[in-house]
Formats: sequence, structure tokens, C-alpha cells
Amino acid sequence: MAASTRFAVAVHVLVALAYLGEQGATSEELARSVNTNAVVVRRLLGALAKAGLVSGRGGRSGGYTLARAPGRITLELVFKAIEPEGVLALHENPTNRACEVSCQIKGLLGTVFDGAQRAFEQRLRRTSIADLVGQTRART
Amino acid sequence: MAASTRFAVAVHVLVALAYLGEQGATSEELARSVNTNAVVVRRLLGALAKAGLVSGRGGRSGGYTLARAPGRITLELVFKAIEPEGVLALHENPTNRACEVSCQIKGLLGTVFDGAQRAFEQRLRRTSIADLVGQTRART
DNA sequence: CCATTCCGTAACCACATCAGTTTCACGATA
DNA sequence: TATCGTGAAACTGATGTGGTTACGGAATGG
Repeated sequence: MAASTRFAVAVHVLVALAYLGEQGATSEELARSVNTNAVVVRRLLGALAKAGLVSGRGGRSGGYTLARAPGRITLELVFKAIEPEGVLALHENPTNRACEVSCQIKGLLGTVFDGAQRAFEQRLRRTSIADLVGQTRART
Repeated sequence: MAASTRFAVAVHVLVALAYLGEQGATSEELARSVNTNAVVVRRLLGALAKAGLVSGRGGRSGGYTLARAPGRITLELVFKAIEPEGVLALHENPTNRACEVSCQIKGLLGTVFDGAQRAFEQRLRRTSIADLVGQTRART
């Protein structure tokens, strides 16, 4: 299936925020960098704020800033904040009690899915927003 | 996002096929195990057949059988057959040429996404259909 | 104090995907 | 040759996503 692009946009926005530094940015400015709508950005940043990664302030001269150092924001944290459901899902069809496989499969799949999800997240943990900012600067 | 359940159903069907052994099964029988429609099963098995994991034969006393030993069917192969797009996707918004981050982000994200996808698939490679059949039998 | 700026949310739309269903043509075989 | 099963197309309803408009509330600069 076509994966959602929300994670990619969220990382993009965070890198932009970190790139700008202290001053932060409004959802309008961030949306311009992504070439999307300000509300889309606010929705994503809302989830990131709940996870304690950014903080937003309303009012004149409001906007968003990172809530912690960019080196302490790993892509794993971003992914969990944006896609808490994970990448794999079990089917919800009722089990056929007459079939041994049907009775067992969900338990077995659950274990496998957890492992794959963990491997996926461990890999994401190796990259932080600060890393991506550094790479952006290096290529300038 | 709510991930698709096609991978889970595909594995379920393959385990059921392997569990039954040589004789194979019809889409009707497999659908009964999953508690879904036969056409849904045929669609999935169509993708698996293209990947060379199963073979389907029409006609009277037709049905599906595994095209190779269940020990040689890893969940990685199944995943790639069912979800060739992978788990992460870049956003397709046009890049804002006035923004350094916007110009760089997709290249950087592409590298990160590839790595995470690889870690995910490597983990899936460690489990085969035969493993799941063995675990099913062990718990009986 | 008040107008401006910006966030937070809700509501709505268009679009895509998914699971399920019906239908039918084709091929194989008993 | 009559039957059975696959393969494929078309349609439905449900759901998620990205985009958009709109509005209330909070903060602030004049």
C-alpha cells in the first residue's frame, strides 16, 4: 500500500526548525518550505508537541520552537509520535476455530511483527535531527 | 496511519498451505481459514505467484500449492511480493528552491528510509513459513 | 486597551486504497 | 462434455490522507 508521507513531512519540518535555531518559525513559514498548507503543518506539530519534541505558542510573535536539543530528537521518537500504530497490522477477521492455523496465526504473527517493528525503530534511532541538519549544512 | 492487513493475510494463507502439505488447497478453502472472501485470497496469491512462491492451477481439482519448500519462503520475500513500495514514502511536494532544507531533505531522507527498510527486511528474513508451521504444530 | 498575529480545532472536500462482493470468460479434468 | 477453479474486471462501502476554509482563543506590540 502507499505509505503515508506524514513522517517525511514531520522530519522535514523538524529539520527546518532546527536549521533556523532559536528563533523558531510559524506554521506559515514552515509550510512554505514543504510547499503545503499551514494547517497540515500544525496538525503534525500538534502530535510532535504532545510527544514533547516541539512547543508552539499562539499570539503575536508566536510560532514553534524545538522543545529539546536537536541531537536529542531521534527519528525513532518522531516516528512513534506520528505513526503510533506501527508499520504492520494483523487482520481482524474472526478466527476459524475449526482450523489449527487460524487459531494460532495471530499470536505467532504478533511476535514476528513486534520484532520487525523493533528492528525498524532501532535503525531510526541512529539518526537525529541534528545529524540531518549537519548533513544539510555540509552539502551547502 | 492504519497499515494494510494484506501482509498478515498473505502469511496466514501461506502457513495454511504449508500446513496442509502436498495436496494444496483451493482459494475457497483458504478463505475459510482466514474468514474472508475467496477473491481476496486469489488476489494475494496472484501476487505471490508472480514472485514464484506459490503456483495456482485452474480446472477441476485445481487449487494452489507452494512453489518451493516452506523453509525457503522467508517473510521478507512475502513482504516484498505483497508490499513492493516499502513502509516509508517521501512527500511529493515540489521543493522550495529558496529553502536550503527543502532542497536537501529528500536526498537525506531517501538514505535514511532505505536503511530503515533494510533493517526491517533483514529481520523478516529470519523467519520462514516453515518456522511458523513448526510453531503452530508445537502449540497444538 | 485594542488590533494584529498566530495557534488549535473543527468541518468539509476530493482522492486514493482497501476489503468485500458479484460476475464472467477461460482452462483443466474427471 | 459438464463441472470445477482460477484470473480478472467492475462495483460498493468504509477509511485515511492531504488540502482548504473558517473560527475561537491566546499572546503581544503599539
